[in-house]
Amino acid sequence: MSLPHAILTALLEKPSSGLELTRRFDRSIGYFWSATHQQIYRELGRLESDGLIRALPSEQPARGQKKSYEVLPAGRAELARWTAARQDPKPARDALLLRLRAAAVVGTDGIEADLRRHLDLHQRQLAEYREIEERDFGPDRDSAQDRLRHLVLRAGIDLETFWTQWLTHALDEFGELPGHE
Amino acid sequence: MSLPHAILTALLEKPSSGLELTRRFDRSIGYFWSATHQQIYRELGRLESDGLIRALPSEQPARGQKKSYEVLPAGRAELARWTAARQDPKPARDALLLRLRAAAVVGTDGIEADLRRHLDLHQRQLAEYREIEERDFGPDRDSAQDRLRHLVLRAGIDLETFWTQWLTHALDEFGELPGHE
DNA sequence: GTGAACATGTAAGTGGTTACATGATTTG
DNA sequence: CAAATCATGTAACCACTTACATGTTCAC
Repeated sequence: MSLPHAILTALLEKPSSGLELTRRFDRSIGYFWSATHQQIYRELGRLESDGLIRALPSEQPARGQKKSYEVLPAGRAELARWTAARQDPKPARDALLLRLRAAAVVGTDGIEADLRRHLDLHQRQLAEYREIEERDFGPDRDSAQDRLRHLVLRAGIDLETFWTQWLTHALDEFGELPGHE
Repeated sequence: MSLPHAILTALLEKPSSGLELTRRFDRSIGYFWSATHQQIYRELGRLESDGLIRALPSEQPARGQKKSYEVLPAGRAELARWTAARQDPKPARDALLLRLRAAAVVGTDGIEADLRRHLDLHQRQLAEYREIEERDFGPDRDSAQDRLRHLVLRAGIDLETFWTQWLTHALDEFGELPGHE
């Protein structure tokens, strides 16, 4: 039950239309909570009928016409409630680690190329995060808002750093495995 | 589409009944691919009707009666195919980071306690992984299978290490935030 | 023989994915 | 005016979650 809260957060940062939200879910917010435009439109409809957001006036609500939304007080209250609420971490699901465990049983043929590809993807993501960090967060002390957002970005950077290091180590290990080459 | 492959892997490691699989998905395999017993029974049914596994003979198939399964050659082939196949990483979804981003907008009231709780959970998980490492993987060189499994465990250890460090850093940051105490 | 634990399931609901539909606006 | 792009949706499907149902075995 996090997508509505992701949308509320995005709308509080800046009132937007469905497509604008979709774009922001392709970078920024989407780095840790992805969503497609179909999900977003469905959820915008629910949030509106629940009275948590409303369409900005002076926009005609028609198909093909841009429709922007803003958060109502009830929406902000719900987001604050959810943010403070105790929530258990949801159980892990990582297909790459599962594949490696499977490879221990059925053999490693073919998996190495995909590990290299994943390494490349994580290196690119890491570079992107670092650019954002340089651009948006200087060495000088920022506002409380900025410090929290920097903290989130740091998690992204450290996670991608972990993956690049682990994948590099894994590929090293493959090089030493019997039957290699 | 990874649950069937997680089950095939588990069954290749050791033929098991549904409940035994459920137990193994609560530790071991479940550390990176969780599943409930409802999911497992449904998937066992599918895998059997697809001809990838079969119920071990000499077991009467009745409700309340234990029913063990083993992997058929077609199942092993499918697992090998899936393991080697190119697969894109699925988009990230991390509620805790989302909550922190929301907290940057609606305020940090109440979230700190849950961060401490998460830190504790990750520290416990890290300790558990380290115990497993000490117990199952010695300093001497292991078999190729063991080295792959150790690699997977290492990912778990490093991930939990990341989270404990990041959460510690986050809580430090909270202590310095204006309006704290 | 009753209760606890073992063991296998069914059913309903939710959230996410994929494929498709449709109108409006801009550009050549 | 045709094509591309912008913008908002609908529908079907699939995986996962939560709650419930039912039979078996074992310990007391």
